[in-house]
Amino acid sequence: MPELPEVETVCRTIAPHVIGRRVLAVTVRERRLRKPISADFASRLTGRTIHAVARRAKYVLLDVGDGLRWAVHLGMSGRFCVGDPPPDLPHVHVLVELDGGVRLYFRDPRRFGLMLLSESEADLGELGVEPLGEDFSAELLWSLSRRHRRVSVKTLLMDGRLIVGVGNIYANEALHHAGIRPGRRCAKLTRADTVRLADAVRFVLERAIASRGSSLLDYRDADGNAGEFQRMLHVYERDGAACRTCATPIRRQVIGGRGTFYCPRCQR
DNA sequence: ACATATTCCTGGGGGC
DNA sequence: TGCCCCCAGGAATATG
Repeated sequence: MPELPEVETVCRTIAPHVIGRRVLAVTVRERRLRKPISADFASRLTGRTIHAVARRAKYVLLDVGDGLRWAVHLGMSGRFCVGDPPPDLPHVHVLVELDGGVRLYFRDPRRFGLMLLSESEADLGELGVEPLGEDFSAELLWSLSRRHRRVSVKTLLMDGRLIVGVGNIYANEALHHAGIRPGRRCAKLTRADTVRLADAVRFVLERAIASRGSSLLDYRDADGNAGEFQRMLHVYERDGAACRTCATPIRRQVIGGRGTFYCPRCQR
C-alpha cells in the first residue's frame, strides 16, 4: 500500500532513468482505472521530454514541459516500474517507451490507481498540507484539531484534504510514537499532544523514506526492490504481538472502517 | 456544514 | 484439493 514514503521512493528510483528522456511511444491497454485514462492521453504525452520528477501527496509527477505534468497514482496495488514486464504478466495497463531504450510500465491489479495529464494541481483533487513541508507544524495540527473536534485523531491524520500522504500504516505508527490512542477525539488533544504528534509524523515518515518504504503485500519501487521499513513497524498489523516498548499485547480496533492498531499501555 | 457510509477492484487467506 | 466468502485499501461520492 503505497503511502508517502513509498511514492517518494518510486520518484527517487525512477528519476535517474527518465530525466532528459523523450517519450517515443505510449500504449494504453486498459483505460479503466479509478478514473478512465483519457482518450488523448497517449497522443498528448508522446513526443514530450521528461524534465523532472517530483512527488505531491501520493502522486508521482513527471514534468513534461509547458506546465503539463504526467501524474501517476498507485492506488493500493499499483506499481510504476522501469524495464519490460514479463510477457504474460497480467494487469499491465500502460507501457511507455523512452529514447535510449528505456521502457516503463504501469501495473495495477485492483485498478485503484490513476494516470492523467495535469495542467494544474486542481486536477489532482483537493490536496492538503505536505507533512514534510514547511506548512506542517504543531500549530497546524492544533488548528485542524479545533476545526474538527468530533473526529478521531487518526481520521484527521488520514484525511487527504487536510494532510496528504499519511495512510493507514503511518497514521498508526505515528500515533504510537506520539503515545496517543487513535480513537481519541480531536477535541481532547492538548497543545502538548499536537507537538508530539507533529514530531512523530515527520519522524516516522523520514525514517520510512530512509528505509525505502514498507513492503507489505506487493509494494516495490521502480527498480523492483522491496522496502525495509515493515521490519521496524511497532503496531501496524501486529495485533496480539508484544509492544516493542512495554511488551503489552497490541490491540486491533476498527476506526473509520480501517484496521487500527495501538498499544493500550503506551497510548492514552 | 459536517460526519460517516458506500463505492470501485482483485488477490489472497480462512473455513469447510 | 478446491471452492466460496470476505477483506484490505485511497479517495470520490452519497447519505445521514
